[in-house]
Amino acid sequence: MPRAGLTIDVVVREAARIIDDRGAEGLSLSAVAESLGVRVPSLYKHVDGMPALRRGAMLLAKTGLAAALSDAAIGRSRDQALTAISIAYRKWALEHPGLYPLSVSAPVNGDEDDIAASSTLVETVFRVLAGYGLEGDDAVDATRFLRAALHGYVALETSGGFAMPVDLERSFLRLIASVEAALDSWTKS
Amino acid sequence: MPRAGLTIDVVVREAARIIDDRGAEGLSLSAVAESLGVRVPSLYKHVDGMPALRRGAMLLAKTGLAAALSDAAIGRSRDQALTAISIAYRKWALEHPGLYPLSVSAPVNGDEDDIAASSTLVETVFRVLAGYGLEGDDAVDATRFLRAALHGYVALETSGGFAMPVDLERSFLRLIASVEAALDSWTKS
DNA sequence: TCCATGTGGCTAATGTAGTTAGCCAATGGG
DNA sequence: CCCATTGGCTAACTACATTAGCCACATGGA
Repeated sequence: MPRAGLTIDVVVREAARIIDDRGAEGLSLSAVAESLGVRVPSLYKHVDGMPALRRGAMLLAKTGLAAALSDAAIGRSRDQALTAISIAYRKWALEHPGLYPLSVSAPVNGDEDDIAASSTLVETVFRVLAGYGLEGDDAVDATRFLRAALHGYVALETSGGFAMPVDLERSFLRLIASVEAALDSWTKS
Repeated sequence: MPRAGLTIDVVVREAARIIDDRGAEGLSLSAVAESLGVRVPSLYKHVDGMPALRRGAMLLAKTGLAAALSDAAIGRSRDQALTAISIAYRKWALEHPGLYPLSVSAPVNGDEDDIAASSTLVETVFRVLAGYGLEGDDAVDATRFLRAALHGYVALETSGGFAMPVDLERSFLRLIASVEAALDSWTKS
């Protein structure tokens, strides 16, 4: 039996690919094993079963989305930064329709990697809002508003929740504009 | 063997209860059968397996949420109506943390009941926005904005995505206020 | 060069969940 | 009262995750 050259990275990345292809429900050890040309039990030499596979994919989702956002924010501030990260957020989600939902799962208590990845993600959004001069509870409220708008839109869009035949791009740009207007006058509301 | 007096309604309602108790992952035929004091295969006399069970719960979610919203909108218009349905939306979702996610699933092509339930839900939101004098594409964009904000907020809240120890009630009221402000000046944006 | 060792594949077996077939008792309309 | 329908059941099969334990491959030191 020649070696297949698997590593934990290869296995988890294949799992992520399958999730994006067939959705989170479509992930199974059989599917991963078949894709990698290997028998199911062999996977256990690299990952600790199904839960670990899901956790790995979830971490890929959080770090991948966070990287896309911070990349988009480079060299911009206020409305420019907000527009850039919003568009990057939606773009990443559309490119990773299966992985995306994992990126919003609450960090698991005690899982340091998960907590770190989740923090990085929220911090990126939080920092952009710092440019609006928001502090303390105002900043928290605003971050929640922005995250809600972005997550709600892409969650509905990727799950097929927007049925009307009206341009999805345009609706999203108007959403961004509305959020920006709200943030510009945030402390007054 | 005495009869247990099951009907499709009893079975589906039990499934919905389990989903709210243990989450969508916690739903199994075994769990439903045990709760109802019956063996697993007996359920097949009333429901066509697991997919039908999920579908039934999904329909309960869509109709239940829609009923809560239209009830809240009675006798109100514009900002009053919007505040009322927003609060009712969040309230229903918090009371049904397991069922709620099913309410945003895209209607299945060809499933008339599903399409009807989904339409009713969106229509309720859409009608409130009619009070703002929005028509055509403007109304679609605005509906998407409102649905995104509401869904995003409660999805993040119910999944534990808001970690900061800041009042969740207040953040939501500010979100509503921001959405209202945006809708008041929608056609200008 | 060779073999000692650890590692990465494998088969076999077990447990759980969904599903189907087919049996038999309870129910209710003539 | 009888019998057809219905709603429960057991048994058996599938698919999947998991564990135990085997053996070949690859590598590094003698």
